[in-house]
Amino acid sequence: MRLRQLLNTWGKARRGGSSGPAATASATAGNGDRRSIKVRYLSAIDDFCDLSPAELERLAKTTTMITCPRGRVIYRAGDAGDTLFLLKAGRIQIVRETADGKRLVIAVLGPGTFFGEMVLLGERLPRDSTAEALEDALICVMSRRDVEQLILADPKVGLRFLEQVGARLAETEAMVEEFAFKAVPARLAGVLLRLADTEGGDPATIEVTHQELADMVATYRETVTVVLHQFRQRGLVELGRRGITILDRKGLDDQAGAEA
Amino acid sequence: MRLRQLLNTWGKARRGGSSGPAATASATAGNGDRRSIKVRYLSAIDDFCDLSPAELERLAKTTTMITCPRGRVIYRAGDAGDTLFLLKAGRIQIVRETADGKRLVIAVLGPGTFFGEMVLLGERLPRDSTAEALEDALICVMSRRDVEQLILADPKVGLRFLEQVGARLAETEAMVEEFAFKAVPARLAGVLLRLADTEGGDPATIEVTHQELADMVATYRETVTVVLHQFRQRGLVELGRRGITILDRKGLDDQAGAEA
DNA sequence: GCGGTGATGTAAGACGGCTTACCGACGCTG
DNA sequence: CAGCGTCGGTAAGCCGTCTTACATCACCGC
Repeated sequence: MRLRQLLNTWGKARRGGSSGPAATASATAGNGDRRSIKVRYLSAIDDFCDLSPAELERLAKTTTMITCPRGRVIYRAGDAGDTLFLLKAGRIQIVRETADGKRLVIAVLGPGTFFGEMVLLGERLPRDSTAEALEDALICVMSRRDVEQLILADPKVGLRFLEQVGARLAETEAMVEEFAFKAVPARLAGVLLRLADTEGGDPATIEVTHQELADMVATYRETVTVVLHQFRQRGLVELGRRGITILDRKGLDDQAGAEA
Repeated sequence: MRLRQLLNTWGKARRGGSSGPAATASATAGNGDRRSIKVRYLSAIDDFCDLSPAELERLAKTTTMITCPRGRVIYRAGDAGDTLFLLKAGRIQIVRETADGKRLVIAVLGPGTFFGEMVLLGERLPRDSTAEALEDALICVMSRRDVEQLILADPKVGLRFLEQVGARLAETEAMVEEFAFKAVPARLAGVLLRLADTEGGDPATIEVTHQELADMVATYRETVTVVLHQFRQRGLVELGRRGITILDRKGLDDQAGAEA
C-alpha cells in the first residue's frame, strides 16, 4: 500500500554528508576563529539555510555548540526542558522508559534535524522522553527565546521547522498504526528495512543487537531472536554477531505488510 | 471464509445517521455580508489571533469556509491532499483504516485546531488518514500557498502553528507509548478519562458505543464489553445503553497506569 | 589461558486477547 | 406491530508472545 512509502522513511534523516566532518570537529576547538566555525556549521543546518550571514552571526553569538560522545544522555525524562537542540552531526535517539526498565525507541534522528521540541509548547514542561547519542554527535543548543526570535526574524525558518515537526508527526502516527495493527514479525521486518535504508549498501548489513531491535518494536529480546531465526530460515536475512544482512528486501517488505 | 471476513463487524458501516450521502458541504462564495462573518470566525481561531484586521480580510478572500454535517468524511486516505483545514466549530476525528476494515482513531480534534497538516511537508503527498466530522463542523479550507504566505506575512502565526503541531506530536508519542507498554484495560481506562475530561461534569457521563471505544484502543468490540463489565464490578463505572458514567476517576487512573 | 561480560540461543508454561459464533434488547420506520 | 439494523452481552478455542530460566558463545583485559 502507499503507506509503505511513508513508513520506509522512518528515521531516514536527511543524511547530507553524515560521514563528513562529524564529531571530529570538536567544536571546543580554539578561540578567535571559533565563531566562524560555528557559523559554518549553522549554515549547513537545513532549517537555517535561508538565514542571512548577519543573522547567522547573531545566532552564533547566542547559541552554544556541544559535542556528545556516543552513548551520552543529552536530556532525560523529567528534566525541566527549556532548550531546543539542533543536531549537526551524528545520530541520536529519543527513548521512553517505564518504571521497570522497559525501553522504547520512538525516534532516531540524523543530521539536520532538531529535537527537544516540547520547548515550543507554551509552558515550561518537563521532558517526557530521554535523548541519547547513538554516535558521537555535534549539537547546537538554543533557548526557547532564541528560537522564537529566530522565527520572528525570518519566517522562512519557521516554515522549515513546521515542515520538520510535521514530518515527525506523520512518522509517529505511522508508528501508532504499526503498533495497533501489526504483530511482532511485521514490525520487526519494518524496522530492519528502515535501518537498511539508512545504512545503505546492497545487500545491506546493519549493526544492531537483538536488544536494540527489541526496544524499537517493543518486545522481548528473546522474541526478537526467535523471529530473526524464522526470517533466516526463509532466506530473508543472514545473521552474524552484532550484524544482520538483508538478503531479500521484497520478502521482508511482504512480511512487514502482513498483519500478523 | 472470505465472505465471513467481509461480514465481520469491524468493517461494518456504523456511523450514526450518516448513511445519507447527499452532498451538503455548502461552500461560501464571496458575498459581501458573508465575508465579514468569515472574518469574525477567522479571528476567533487561536492561530490567527495575532493577525491584523487587514490580514484577516485578505485571508477571508482567499479561503473557503465549509460546513460538514456529523459523520461526513472530509478527506480520505489516498486522496491527493493539497489543502489544510482549520476547524472553527465542532469536533473531527482522524482515522486510519486497514484493508480489512479495522479502524483506529489516532486523534480527536476540537475547535481552534487544524488538520490535514501533511500539506506542510514539502511534496504533495497522498493523505495517509481519513478525517471525519464527529459533530456538525465549520471548517476553513486553505491551500498550501495560503498557509505559506500567511506565515511569511506574520511569523507569529507560524509560531502558533508550530506550537500546535508540537502538541500533536507530543500526544501522538504518548499514544505510541501506551500501545507499546499497556494492555487493553489500561488503555481503555485512559481513553475513558480523556473523554470524561472533554465532556466535563462530575460524575461525567460519556456517550460512546463500545465499537467506538474499540476503535480508539485498537481492540475488538467484544473485548471492550468484557473489560467495561470488569470496571463496573469494581465500581469504577456505571454502564447504560450508549452511555458510560465515570464513578471513580482515581480508580480508573490507577487502572490506566497499570502495565497490564 | 582465565574469568568476566555482553550478546545470543533455546525451551516451556501461563495468559491475554484475538477471532469466531450466536443471542437478546432496543429503537426506528414502514 | 412487524421487520430490520444497531448495539450490547456471552462464551470457547486458539495463537502469539510474555515471562522466566538457563546454556552457550564471542570478545576483552589481565
